[in-house]
Amino acid sequence: MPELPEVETIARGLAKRVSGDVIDSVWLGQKPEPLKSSAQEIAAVLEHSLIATVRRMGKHIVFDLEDNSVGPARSGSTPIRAQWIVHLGMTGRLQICEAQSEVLKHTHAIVKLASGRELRFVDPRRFGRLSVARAAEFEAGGIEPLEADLDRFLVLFHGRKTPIKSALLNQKLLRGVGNIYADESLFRAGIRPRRRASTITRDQLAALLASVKEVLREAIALGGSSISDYVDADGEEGFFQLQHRVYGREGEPCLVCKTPIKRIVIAGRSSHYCPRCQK
DNA sequence: ACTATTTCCTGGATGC
DNA sequence: TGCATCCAGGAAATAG
Repeated sequence: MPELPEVETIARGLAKRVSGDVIDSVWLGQKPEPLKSSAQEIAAVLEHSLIATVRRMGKHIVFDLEDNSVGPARSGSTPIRAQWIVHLGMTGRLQICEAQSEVLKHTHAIVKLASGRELRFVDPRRFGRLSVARAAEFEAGGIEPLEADLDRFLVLFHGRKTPIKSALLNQKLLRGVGNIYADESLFRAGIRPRRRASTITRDQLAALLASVKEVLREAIALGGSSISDYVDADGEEGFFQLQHRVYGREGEPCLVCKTPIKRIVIAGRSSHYCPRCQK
């Protein structure tokens, strides 16, 4: 499940491979579900655009596009800028392959590149989303955790009665943290996932911010090496190997105190914690 | 203005 | 072996 570190890794891989390439044409599947913008709008924005850069915003992959349809640099003209935004959801993948490669099941979009390759969006569960933004810069919501300072972090939770776990997952507050990294961060900070956000002390929140950054940085470092080829061909090959300390370890001994890890459900999400280490 | 719950979707795991 | 059921999860929609 791609969260911030996976999306970061994927965006870097894409940037390396497709920056500078030009989109010749776009095919979009008949199922409209994965499209946030209309198919016509997406095609209109993408076709004949040059991919300037690819970057991550929260859990979104953003392709920065420049208008290439007028041909080589007319002097004095400013390139029209737009963005193609991809959210991978749970099972979405962006695949770079040769045009003759077999089209996998659940392929919802095929972008033909001037280099002869294709960029394909494959997503069995269809939680992923494709959209475009013109003129205005795509707005992703909350703050980037890796760029947050303590003051901006504290404000997010001020007066919130919701469990801290839910607040961490709220993309309008903090963008990019998903279920796995929320649990792992809370464990490292010694905070129970059900604690009401507003009841957590400044010191504890400082520890939490440090934990969030630490976990994300570790995962990016590890993920970078293990899924660097994720966007190629069939990709997948088992996500990052960040060793989870609580996530998915229900009933197993806490790595610190040996107490069995508990699993509870918060807002429909399974949440794992050590009842002894986390208060 | 918030917060909690439901919904979308399919493949893989589980159970009888 | 086959079939039904449950579960995973991000974020939008809905309900309270």
